[in-house]
Amino acid sequence: MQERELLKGNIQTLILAILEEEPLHGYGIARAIERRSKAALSFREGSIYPALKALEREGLIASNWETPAIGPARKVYRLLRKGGGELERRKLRWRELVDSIDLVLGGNPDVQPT
Amino acid sequence: MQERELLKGNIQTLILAILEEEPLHGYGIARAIERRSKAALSFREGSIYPALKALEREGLIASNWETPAIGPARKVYRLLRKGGGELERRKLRWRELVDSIDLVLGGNPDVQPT
DNA sequence: CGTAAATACCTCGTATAATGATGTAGATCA
DNA sequence: TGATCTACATCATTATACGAGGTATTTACG
Repeated sequence: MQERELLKGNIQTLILAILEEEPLHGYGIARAIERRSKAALSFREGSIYPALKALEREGLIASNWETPAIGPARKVYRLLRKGGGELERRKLRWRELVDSIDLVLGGNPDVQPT
Repeated sequence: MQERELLKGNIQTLILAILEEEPLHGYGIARAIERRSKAALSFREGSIYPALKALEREGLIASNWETPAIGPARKVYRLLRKGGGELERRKLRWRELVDSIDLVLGGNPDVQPT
């Protein structure tokens, strides 16, 4: 139940990280996240597309339609400079959060409360 | 905005980790998390008390009232055996999630999508 | 040829969970 | 006296991912 809650707040950062590598469309981003995480992470369309819209609204990514000779049309997103900076900040914050949580989970008793 | 979202799903695990050390009351747990995380993490009452109720409902922790000679009454929670096992499982899942996210954030391009 | 599956887009209602606001009350201290 | 800290509690709000539903094209299978 709380399994998926752990991912909250991370999908945008993950998308930015994928787009850092190369421009890609929504469906492809979802596949890329699965592939890179060795299938441990998986986002549905209901999560990916709203997240992409939000990122574009914030000016972190931009998109253009591509109509390949074969296959359906794709909306290809690319990372903007502003998005690159934001990605670095979010990576840093994520790292700090993990460290903080590990401090608590690790458990070192020192001072007494009250 | 998405800052606090990153903590979702973790408060219960953090509480269990605190109680693994020693029985403690809600207010003290909040202080202990702050202290252990070097003030990086901080949960308000509105988060702590509902989380404690949920953990007790699930049979992971138990409580009893203490009325010290000085100061207001406290509801002291202690970790049950079932809670100890659950803590280990959640620590493991957290570790796996962090590793998975790091795989994506780290970024290693190999195969091409589509 | 028909149809299932995969690719590819999109929206909306629902569920979950942390927060902030609000409230009570005793203890301490200036 | 009143501010601050301890200590409990509830509730409406907000944020976010998900599932379900829908459209359309292409490819593969029988």
